[in-house]
Amino acid sequence: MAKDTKERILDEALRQFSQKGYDGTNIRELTASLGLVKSSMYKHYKSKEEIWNSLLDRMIVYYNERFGSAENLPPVPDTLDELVAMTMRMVDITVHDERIVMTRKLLSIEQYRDDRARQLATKHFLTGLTEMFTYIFDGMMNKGLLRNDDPKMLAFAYTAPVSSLIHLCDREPGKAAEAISQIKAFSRHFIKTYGSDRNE
Amino acid sequence: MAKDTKERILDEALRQFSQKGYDGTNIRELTASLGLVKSSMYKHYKSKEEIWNSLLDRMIVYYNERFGSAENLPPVPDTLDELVAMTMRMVDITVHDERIVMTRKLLSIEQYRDDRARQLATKHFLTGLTEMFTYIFDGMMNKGLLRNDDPKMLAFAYTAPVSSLIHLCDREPGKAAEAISQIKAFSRHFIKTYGSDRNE
DNA sequence: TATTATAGCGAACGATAGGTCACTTGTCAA
DNA sequence: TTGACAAGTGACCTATCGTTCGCTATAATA
Repeated sequence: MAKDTKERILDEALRQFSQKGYDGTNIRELTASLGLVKSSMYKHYKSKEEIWNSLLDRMIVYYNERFGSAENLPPVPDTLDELVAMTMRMVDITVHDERIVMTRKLLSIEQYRDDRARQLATKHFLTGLTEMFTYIFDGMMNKGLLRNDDPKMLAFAYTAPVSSLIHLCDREPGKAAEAISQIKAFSRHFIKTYGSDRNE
Repeated sequence: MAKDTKERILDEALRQFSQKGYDGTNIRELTASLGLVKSSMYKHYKSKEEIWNSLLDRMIVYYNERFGSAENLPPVPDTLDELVAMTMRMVDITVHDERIVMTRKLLSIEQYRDDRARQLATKHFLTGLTEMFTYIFDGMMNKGLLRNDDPKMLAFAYTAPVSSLIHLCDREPGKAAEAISQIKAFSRHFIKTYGSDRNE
């Protein structure tokens, strides 16, 4: 039971931190959302800051489990259309998985206050995706699906616009549907531009 | 003199809000940085929240003065190299102008807490740049510099990666030089990809 | 010169924050 | 059955927050 509450505190902290920021969140409200009084929290964490650090620890573990190992890399698509489809599957997950959305919001909010948040933000928002698609595009070039080019540059040119629209979804959920269809349009435009000639 | 202090309070508020967020900033420190005691602030603003709102007001005015009117649009480049050069000039300004940097940081931090900050964030980070380069690319297509394509799509494909590297500069100033050279590499890659054939 | 508004000051206010502590309850092992 | 420990409670502490108020000094106005 103890561990359960400890995890639930982290879950609720992620929720409230991602809405109101670390400074804007107070322990009384946080614990009240879990049906506890604030002093109970100190049975599990010795301070508010320890919640924050544990939350970052968990985020790092979660990220590494999900994207850290080479085995978790997605399969290299066999067609250009499959690249679009795979992209849209990934976007759907990342935009609708509440925990992932809250994580992005939290990193946006706290990236200038906490050094580990800063590093995680760069990984989540930029380098992580670029590395993944560098691998994918390299594979697709070897398969003759994409014209020969710098796979890293292409990965960056592909993921950065997608990422910026994902941020838009986070910021303005009402525009999510439109943003997602923009991502699809962009992805199709991308394969039209960079797709190998023999596939046209 | 009154108006001077009133402006200086906004300047310092921008500085501290952009580092520590609205909730993380307290009036005592803010006014102390100006050589005042906290109670003096209330001669100029009736509350902390009024500082926040006035700051947003000023940001909106500033943005509209700078990017709002069609007259302020940059001239359409006459060569592809000139597009790269113009981009780098704009990047240099936006990355090194302290006020602009602080404004971006502030919007990143507060975009999920305040509705006007949310709207401004979308404008600053996405739609503003896209609109500007839609105009530029449309002009360049008419001049035969860029191959015929959807100028809006190209503008998005161009500005989003640049924008993501500008965010990187904000987040990790130590990597700014590298990020800026990446922008240049990306810009060159872009004109190689989309430049009209007759210019190669 | 007399008056008045302005800008700054220092003391104090109530509210709320994070955190501590003695105490109770329930569970499980010895 | 008993003892120990984990988990939760409520009262309380101190610090700090935003804010108010009465006072003073200055400078412009009448």
